[in-house]
Amino acid sequence: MTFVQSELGPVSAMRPDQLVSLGTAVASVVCGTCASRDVGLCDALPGADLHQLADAAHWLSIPKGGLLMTEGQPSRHFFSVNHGYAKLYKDLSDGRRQVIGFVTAGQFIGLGAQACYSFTAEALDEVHVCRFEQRRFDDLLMRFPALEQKMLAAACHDLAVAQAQMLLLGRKTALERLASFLLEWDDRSMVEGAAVAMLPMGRRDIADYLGLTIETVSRCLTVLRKRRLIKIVADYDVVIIDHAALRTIGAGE
Amino acid sequence: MTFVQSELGPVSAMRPDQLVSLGTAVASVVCGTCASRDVGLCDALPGADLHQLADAAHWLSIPKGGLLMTEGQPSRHFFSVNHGYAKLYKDLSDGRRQVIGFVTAGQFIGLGAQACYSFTAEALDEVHVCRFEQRRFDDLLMRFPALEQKMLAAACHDLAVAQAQMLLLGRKTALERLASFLLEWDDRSMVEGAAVAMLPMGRRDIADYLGLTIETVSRCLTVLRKRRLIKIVADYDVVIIDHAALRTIGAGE
DNA sequence: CGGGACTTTGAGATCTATCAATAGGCGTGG
DNA sequence: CCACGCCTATTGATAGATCTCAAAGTCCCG
Repeated sequence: MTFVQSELGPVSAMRPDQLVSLGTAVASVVCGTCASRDVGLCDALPGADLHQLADAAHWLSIPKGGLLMTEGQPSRHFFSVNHGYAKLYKDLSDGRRQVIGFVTAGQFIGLGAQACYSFTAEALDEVHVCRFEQRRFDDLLMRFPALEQKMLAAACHDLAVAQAQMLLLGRKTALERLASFLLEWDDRSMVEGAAVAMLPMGRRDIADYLGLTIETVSRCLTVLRKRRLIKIVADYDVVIIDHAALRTIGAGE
Repeated sequence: MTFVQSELGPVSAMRPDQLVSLGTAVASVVCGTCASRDVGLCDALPGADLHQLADAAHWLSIPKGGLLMTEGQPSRHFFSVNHGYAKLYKDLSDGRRQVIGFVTAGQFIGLGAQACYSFTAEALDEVHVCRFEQRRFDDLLMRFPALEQKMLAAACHDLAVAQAQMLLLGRKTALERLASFLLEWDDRSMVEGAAVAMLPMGRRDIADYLGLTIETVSRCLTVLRKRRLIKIVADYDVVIIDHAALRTIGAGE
């Protein structure tokens, strides 16, 4: 495993202690403290083969706002996220933007990329990833069927999620979209043991994800709040009071 | 390979001559005349291994309007389309529908399905498929890495298409959606060597695919026609006169 | 020739976007 | 410590794109 400072981020994005302790680290040292060892790529391989994965990986820290990849650029890397949140989005030339997903620890970015990346990936907070050269990762896929199975499962999951989002974008009302969105993040936060839905993004990103404007997002949150279905603790923290009602709305009934 | 009459279709959906000639066929006979031998599943395996695929496959003919799978039903099968068009869609309880895709020869339906199908698949015309028991197909995936690679590539392709559609549904205007849609089908028809974009679906399905109403679809087609960018030969046949202009509109400029 | 399904066209209603102003939070610098 | 500016979120008023409802036209097929 090699350590590479993000080309995009300031040096301050990586804490000095990390640099020191990891300078000449072997896989066991870094992977041993990696938050996504049990959920990400590494989960697919037995311990004995793990070092082959680690050998091909470059460990990267991307600061908040940094880009992992840019839509239209030649695709050379594949990423496995270990920490933090990233948003994936596509832009139209006049500035309209569609966020196509948010990824976090255990998820992948750039799977099955064509010659060029088809979307941009931007860090919402400090993001840690393992970066692989595409060719080298393809070699690994060839050599380890378990890895390929993991990638297939991940791609199928992402596809199902994308299809659910198509239903949301094509047919749900603004309020229904918001309800669905909050439930999604309530689930995600639940996994992390939180009692509140912690949103790693602001209203602009929510709007771009739901195909709405920030004003409409704000108005719908107000409606849900006034109906006492949610409680807005802070801009980024929402408590869901009535899950059932929210589910009913989100399902479009 | 086993021949199974679709449970959903009338007997008339399968022509008698097919039934006769295929009743006790071996793989070479059926696959030898299969339109998608070079583009679908079979393309992934060398000829020597093809019979293993054929042994696991049930050949099915589904009549127009017949269902291959229903959203919410336990998922037991995986399909490889050999002929015809099918639409995939998700419904909300009040009747709103989102078509999430159209599949034809060489494409797959039901990949990576969870316990239940996450969408319904309906034949737009007479559809021919190879149907596989899920478990048996999983076994094949294990045994043939080339098959798994093919599935991964297919899933990644579908994912990229879905993400492009999310941009369309979330951010494009009705006219932009129509322009994108027509170009998509112009490409598809081009592959088949046609000079016109041949649409295998009516206005209702177009509307449900683009997140619009049939009236809006109709009005936008009229606008494009009056601008002389397209020529509507028949309800299902559209000639694109000005590709460049349509591309400009579809790209959202 | 007639019936039914689908498409097109029109008029008005509705939802969301746009434009505009206010409010709140946060870091910086005086 | 407070004032200021900046950025984001909220709220209000209006505009506009698309939907809804309604009717007429078209095509296919019996």
